[in-house]
Amino acid sequence: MDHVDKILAQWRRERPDLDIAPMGLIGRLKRLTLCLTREMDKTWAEYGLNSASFDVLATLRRSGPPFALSPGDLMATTMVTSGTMTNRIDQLEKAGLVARRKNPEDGRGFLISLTDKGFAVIDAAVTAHAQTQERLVSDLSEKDRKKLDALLKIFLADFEED
Amino acid sequence: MDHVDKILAQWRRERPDLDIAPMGLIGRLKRLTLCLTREMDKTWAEYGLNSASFDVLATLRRSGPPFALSPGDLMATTMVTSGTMTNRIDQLEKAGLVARRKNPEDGRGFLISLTDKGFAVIDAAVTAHAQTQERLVSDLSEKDRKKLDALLKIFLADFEED
DNA sequence: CACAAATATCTTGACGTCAAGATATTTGCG
DNA sequence: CGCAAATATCTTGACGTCAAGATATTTGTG
Repeated sequence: MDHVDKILAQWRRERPDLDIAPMGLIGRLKRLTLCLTREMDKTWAEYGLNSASFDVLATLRRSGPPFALSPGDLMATTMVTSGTMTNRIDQLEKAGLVARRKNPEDGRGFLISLTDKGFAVIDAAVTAHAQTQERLVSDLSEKDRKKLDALLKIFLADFEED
Repeated sequence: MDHVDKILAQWRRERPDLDIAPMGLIGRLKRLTLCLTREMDKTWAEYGLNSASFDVLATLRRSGPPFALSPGDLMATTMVTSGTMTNRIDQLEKAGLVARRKNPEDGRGFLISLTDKGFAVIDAAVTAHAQTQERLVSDLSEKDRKKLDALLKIFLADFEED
């Protein structure tokens, strides 16, 4: 009888006409994600980052040399709007973690690249982040992790069709 | 090879020293939740609501008669801070969906109750919401839904210890 | 009964996000 | 070649959230 179960019991009593099984599943997904995100936030904060800035720096870092992508590439990967990405890049540029220069091959666009400082920060932060994530899943058995991951992959596939 | 797999492959190439299995699991959780939330937002918008206002109205509705709770109760259920809850209640009060009155039994506190209009709105919205949720999980087999829900419940339990 | 500590809620200021629209550049078609 | 449509990004304004601190009331202790 966890928190979500209590919510479902209330709905069953008040609105027995509703099919609330999907609500339980989605409710747990949402609540779990919130708990995990808040824990990961703490690690990012240790490096002066947050979810948004980590997201951008990590995307640049894992893209490999020359550690540079267009705002459009970053938007597609991170699922945010153009205004959001502009703001994220502005903040990171101010902090000296990325550099923004015109794309020599397309006058409409820009290239965002990691600075040396940005590279150092994200490399340290992602190391700590991976440790935090390992801790967050540590109560789950290896078998359960794999089953859960497989099911999430199936579920997510429904939303990633192009 | 979904979106998350591509991210993991990049990390493996750039940072083979990291154990990134947990990142895959958590990444899929986060991404899936974002997709689901954005779809549910559309249903809420049809009733002039959003995630925040639906959350409060639904909590009051399923609590049963007299459909009234304190801000503190609402905060505990919805996992937001006091400032956030004050703002949510302000908006709902302006819209005429809830009423805020002093708690006759505790001068420090208030009681937030559904108005008739608020009751009508949330009852219609939650019906549509349940249908949307059913649609969102409809591509998943009944068996997979149950397995996924069970695993999420185990996982979530790690974070709900008091 | 007085007063410190706990409690319940609100206020303030900063930040991240989005939708809609603006601007600049490139592409494709006649 | 010239111009409309498509593209890439930025700007603006509004909103939801949080952390930290303020205010008011109640509780517990001596």
